[in-house]
Amino acid sequence: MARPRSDEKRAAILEAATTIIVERGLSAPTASIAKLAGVANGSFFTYFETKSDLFNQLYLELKKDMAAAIMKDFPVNATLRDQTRHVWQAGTNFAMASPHKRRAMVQLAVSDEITPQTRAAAEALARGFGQFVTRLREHGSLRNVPITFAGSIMNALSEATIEAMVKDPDNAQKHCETGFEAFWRAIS
Amino acid sequence: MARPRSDEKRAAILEAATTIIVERGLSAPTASIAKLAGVANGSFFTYFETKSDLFNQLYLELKKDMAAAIMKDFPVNATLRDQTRHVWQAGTNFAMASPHKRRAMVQLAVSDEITPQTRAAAEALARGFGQFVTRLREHGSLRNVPITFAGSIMNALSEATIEAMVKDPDNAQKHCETGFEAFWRAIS
Amino acid sequence: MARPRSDEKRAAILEAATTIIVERGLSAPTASIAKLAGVANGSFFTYFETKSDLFNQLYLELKKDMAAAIMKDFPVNATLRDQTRHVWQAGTNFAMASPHKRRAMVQLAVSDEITPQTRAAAEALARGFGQFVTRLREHGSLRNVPITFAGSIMNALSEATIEAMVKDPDNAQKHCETGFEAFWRAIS
Amino acid sequence: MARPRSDEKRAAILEAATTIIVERGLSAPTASIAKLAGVANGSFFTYFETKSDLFNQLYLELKKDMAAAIMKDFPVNATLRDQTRHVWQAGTNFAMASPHKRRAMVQLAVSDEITPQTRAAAEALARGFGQFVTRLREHGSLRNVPITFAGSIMNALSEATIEAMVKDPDNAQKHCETGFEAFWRAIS
DNA sequence: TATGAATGAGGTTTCATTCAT
DNA sequence: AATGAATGAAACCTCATTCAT
Repeated sequence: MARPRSDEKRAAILEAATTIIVERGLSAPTASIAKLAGVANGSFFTYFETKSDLFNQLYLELKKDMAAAIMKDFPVNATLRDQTRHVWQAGTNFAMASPHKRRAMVQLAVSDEITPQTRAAAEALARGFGQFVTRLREHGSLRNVPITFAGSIMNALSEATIEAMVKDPDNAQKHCETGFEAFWRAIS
Repeated sequence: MARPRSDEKRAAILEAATTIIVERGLSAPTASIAKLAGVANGSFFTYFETKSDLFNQLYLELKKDMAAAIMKDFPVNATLRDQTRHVWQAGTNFAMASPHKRRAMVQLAVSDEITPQTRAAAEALARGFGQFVTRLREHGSLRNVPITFAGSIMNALSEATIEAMVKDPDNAQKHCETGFEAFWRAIS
Repeated sequence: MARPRSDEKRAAILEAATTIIVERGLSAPTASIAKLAGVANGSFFTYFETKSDLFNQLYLELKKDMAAAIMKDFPVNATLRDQTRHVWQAGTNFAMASPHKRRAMVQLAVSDEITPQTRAAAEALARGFGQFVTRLREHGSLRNVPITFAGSIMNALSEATIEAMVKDPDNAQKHCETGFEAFWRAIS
Repeated sequence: MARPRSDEKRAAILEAATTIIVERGLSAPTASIAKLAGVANGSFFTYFETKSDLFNQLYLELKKDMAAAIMKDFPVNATLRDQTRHVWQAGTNFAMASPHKRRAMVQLAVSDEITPQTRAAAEALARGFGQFVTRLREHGSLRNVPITFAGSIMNALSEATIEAMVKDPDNAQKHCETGFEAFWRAIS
């Protein structure tokens, strides 16, 4: 019967946090996040129990964002190479389009604020890709290697690729291709 | 602010910092570092002007450590593949032998405490490898790509490899090989 | 700020406050009181202007409760000793039956939340005993002493008595007698 | 070799706390205590781990003060009545001379900040009176009653007495006598 | 009127850095 | 140079109170 909790405000805080994290690090005051989000200092805690809680929720949200971007228009019936190509392209596109989100994700990922539960939930998002992951695993050199290794390699290589794309945006697409080819060879 | 007498204390602080960073993050109090190093609270600032200063010096020191480990017994006259092989093996050996150092390096690398100057100095260490880097650049797919991209790819792949080795130490050597083969294919 | 409709809610808040004060002290949040009373956060302030206001009203209410308990069946025509005896017994009975109320009263009494007006109103309740107080004052050693001193002595001794009764409930009635005899001797 | 911790500062903080507690209650900010003590905000925590810690130490200190005042010139060889008389007089004198200390003690005693350990330590101070307590217990009506009851009665009556003395200082000594006589009769 | 979200002042405690010894 | 007490600026979070619904 009272004013309902506002999804917009929650979103505003999350977005403000993304920006602040990139620009001032995880140790930036909650007050700065609240201010940028346009809410009162204390309202932060109406939407997130603690600062840590915000970090965890934000991390998941960002991961979901990216997963959604990658799943969009996923070519279900294409060859494994083309599917991988799509994932690679969509992933790098996302990172180029939302550089703040990507950098915040990295900051959060290496911090000790993210709980094992949150990390598990983030990994679980990969299940959305269904068969793709399974097929990729059975491909070439990944066959005899733990899944996480495969994931890490892909992640690591695409990180490097994105880094190159960001630093040299004029040749972004070229770097994207090069990166993909390197990755594809790596896992062949 | 005269030159402090004891190099041992400086080293003790650096080592303590490495441990503390891994166990409690970059936001751990300087006092905790001093305590672990066995020096007084205030002595920290006799050896390092600020906390940030310590971080930067430590980062460089760690990078130097690793560079030295890699350069040790470098096969000057071997084939490029064997040289690369040596670098790969020495790098992963170092990481396995000094897990604290590696993790601290990662923490520091992603933080915003490390200045561009420090990062530049760290990259400059690669020059110690002289011709090796040059030859690697001219090899295969790396020919048309910025050096940093090559470095990133190597770094990224070896990170992933080390991660796998650490998580599954029984098959460490196998993961090391697999990682190297993947890398070599990637840059071919 | 019109007269609120529900007396039940007011009573619920007062009762909840009594419990909360005993269990968590005067600094417990108003929200905790509201919650225990089963009303919303903000409704607290429909019934009481401020937290202090609640404390003052509660204090008076508790004093009234106790006064009522003591006046019940007061032996109007008995000897002074028997009347005193009745007051003593009824007072300790009340405290034993409503330990929360007694403890909340103590907490409130020593706090600086209770205004002089409230304290005066509480003292005024004694007037309900009419002649009894007058007669008591003229008795024995109290003759040459300010009334408040007499009241304090009685209060102090009965506090001590109740404390003993609460701590050792098996011998409660015995402690009650002993306390009364001590009191009676004290004022003789 | 560094600046030693200063007993004066500790004492200054304790004294400031006494004043602040009386004037603004236990919920007064630690900053206000530090300010009145003439030390920096943070120095408070060099001398006391937490606010609660201060409260507990202060409580004990005050109790010790009073115990010392009462033990001073205690007539070891006097009659029980004269010894009691001495205790009564010294106690009320102390309260009259240090009203702040007394009021702070009361505030602390009823608060839930004082731990059972501290309360126990405070009670243990009574042991300093050696035989006196034992003899008092064996006297008159206290014989068949728990010690704590005897203590409470004395405490309660002297509280009431002091209250009267404070409110009417011109007749302080008279109230003191009256109170003592009432007490003596009560325990006879 | 009842609700509970919104507000923002304020509190305790931490900690990088300085400074007396 | 070494020590550790002193400093005071923040930081996170709480909570009385207000206000939109």
